[in-house]
Amino acid sequence: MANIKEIARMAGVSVTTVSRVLNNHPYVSEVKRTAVLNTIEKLNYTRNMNAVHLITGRTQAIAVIIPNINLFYFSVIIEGLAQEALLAQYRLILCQTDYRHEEELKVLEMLRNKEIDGVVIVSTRMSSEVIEEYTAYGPIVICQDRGERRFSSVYIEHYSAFRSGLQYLSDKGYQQIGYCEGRQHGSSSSIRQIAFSDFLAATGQPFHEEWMIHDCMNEEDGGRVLHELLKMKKRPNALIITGDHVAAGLIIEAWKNGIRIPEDLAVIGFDDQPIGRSLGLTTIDNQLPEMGATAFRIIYDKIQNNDGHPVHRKLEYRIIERSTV
Amino acid sequence: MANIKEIARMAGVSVTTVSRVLNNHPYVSEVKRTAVLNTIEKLNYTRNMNAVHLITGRTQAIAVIIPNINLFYFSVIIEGLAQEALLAQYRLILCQTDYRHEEELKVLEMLRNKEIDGVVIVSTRMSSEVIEEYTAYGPIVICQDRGERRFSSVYIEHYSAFRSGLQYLSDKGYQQIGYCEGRQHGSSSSIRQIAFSDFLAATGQPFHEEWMIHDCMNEEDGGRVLHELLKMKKRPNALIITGDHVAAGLIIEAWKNGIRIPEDLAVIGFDDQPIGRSLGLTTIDNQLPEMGATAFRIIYDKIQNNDGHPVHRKLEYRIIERSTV
DNA sequence: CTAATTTATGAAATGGATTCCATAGCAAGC
DNA sequence: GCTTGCTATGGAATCCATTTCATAAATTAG
Repeated sequence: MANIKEIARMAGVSVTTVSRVLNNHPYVSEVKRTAVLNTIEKLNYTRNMNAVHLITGRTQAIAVIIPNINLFYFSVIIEGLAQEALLAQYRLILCQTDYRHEEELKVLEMLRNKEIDGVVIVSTRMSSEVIEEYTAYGPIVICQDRGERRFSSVYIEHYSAFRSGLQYLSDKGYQQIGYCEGRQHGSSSSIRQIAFSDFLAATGQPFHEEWMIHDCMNEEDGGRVLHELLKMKKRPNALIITGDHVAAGLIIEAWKNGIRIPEDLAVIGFDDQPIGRSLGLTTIDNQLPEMGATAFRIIYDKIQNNDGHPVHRKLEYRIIERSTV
Repeated sequence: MANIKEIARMAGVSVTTVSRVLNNHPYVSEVKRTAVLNTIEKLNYTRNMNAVHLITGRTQAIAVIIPNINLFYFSVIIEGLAQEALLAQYRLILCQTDYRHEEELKVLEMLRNKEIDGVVIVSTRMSSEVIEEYTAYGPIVICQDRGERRFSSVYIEHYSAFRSGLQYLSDKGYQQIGYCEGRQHGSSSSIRQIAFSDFLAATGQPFHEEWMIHDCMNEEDGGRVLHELLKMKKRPNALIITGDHVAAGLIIEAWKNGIRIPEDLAVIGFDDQPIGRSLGLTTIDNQLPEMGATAFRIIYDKIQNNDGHPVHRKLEYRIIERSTV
């Protein structure tokens, strides 16, 4: 396959001139420019981008650390991110890590290796210390609400969002509130757990261990939750559920079992997913696509300006009132 | 930042020896190996992968052309693909193209540029001719059922799958069958449209233009479809719907409007999505994760064996009987 | 004890572009 | 007429690791 040297030889110019043409640099006469262009055409030449990456030290690619793509929460973030990346002509390297530490580390190593220009961490179990180590090698943005200021982040305040969901239920008169969450030990889960018990304490309600239900990831889990509720002696009259998919599964199962919503059981979800819209689910919108887009913009900015200072962007949540509360 | 030369100098060996250590090649004495390893540690050295990519001509990365990540159909394929890629230690470059021709082409150009070792095309509007041109530069696999044999593919026979769905409805006694599809001009849509009219012709049923409903992508579209049906003078008593999400939206809206399923309206979906499981939706499973995984395996195989011959893998669909038919 | 392997090591070529630096022609300014 | 500045052009260094080839020492085979 042809290279720049051969083009230069055939067009009767120096490699420098070919490079100038390739990169639209000034100071090339029209005659030589067309000569080069013709030769490129004739030899069906393209740049070997690996050589470009080597010499420039940039790859126009960023990696995304994500446990699993096929979860609405994540795929929406990615979608927003991908859109921005496309606009900026950046490549997106998708690293589905399933929270495995070695895999997550490997991605950060890519930054050190110069394979990528930056990293967006959508969700991880890595400690802040580990991540911080790698900030020396390039920009890193995390989409989690750690109290952390050592590296850049985009986040919604889970504590506050969750609390306002609880407050909303409370204002509507629901006093027995249960909580369904995703991964029990996720970083945002623990924040919400605190928000939950703080709220109970503040409003003088007792804490029922069994009203806090873990590992609800999809519609089927939501259905399972309903049956767990039905088995309880004392049942909550409202549920706050992280993830509209889960809420949807629960609502459907409720319909099947003659449980009226919201009369027998009020439900508020998170994330404003399409299925929730169909069901008239009241939910808290977390602006997920915006989250991905913002994460990319931060990274991009840092790459352009070679700026190492951490940046933090808080996104606003909002309650979308529909008919399940 | 340190490079291999510096390591060599400090460890008192040649660069060749350092490279040998780095790549676990034989014929390095234990003494020198540890000297090199220590120096690497001391200087906090890592390879510049761009140099590796340049000299080896491989990047251990493949690109995926996909219109949109945030569609269940696509994200499930990607998930299967990503899992296999992880196992093989391959990077996945996600290219959300939104069917834009320039973007799709750009990805194929990456293959020519040697930025990637192969391409998986999940869905595209590019012509087979354009794609074929690029097979010269590396392995390409397409996840569509074109009648095309010039480049590799993984596919389910949409014609046959769709027809067996219709047959299933027909066997259950439904004679007025309507059809909801996604993009009207998608490659699989046109195959299904033919299957649909072939089936009507074969069973001597008339073709109702209005029973063929286009552009159904999500739950809300499904809801909209129900209302369209309600407005019709003569209604179908069964629907075949490409995509369980759409079917779900329709079913939910049917419940709200007192339409009994399947008594008033039978529904069969496609893709076996979680929401369908909750609703008891009868559906045709298209083995999407397997599709992604297989696509990767084909590419991987071709990269390893430098094999340019097109390979074709047909995946089997199956009907999952639940309670909406 | 010699011939054939095997082990160990390094010099140099290779992959393919970008960019700094040097040089030269030519026009404008004073 | 002389300096300054702009346009054009190319040589050579640079980015960094892999791999081929050559050579030498140490074993093993016969």
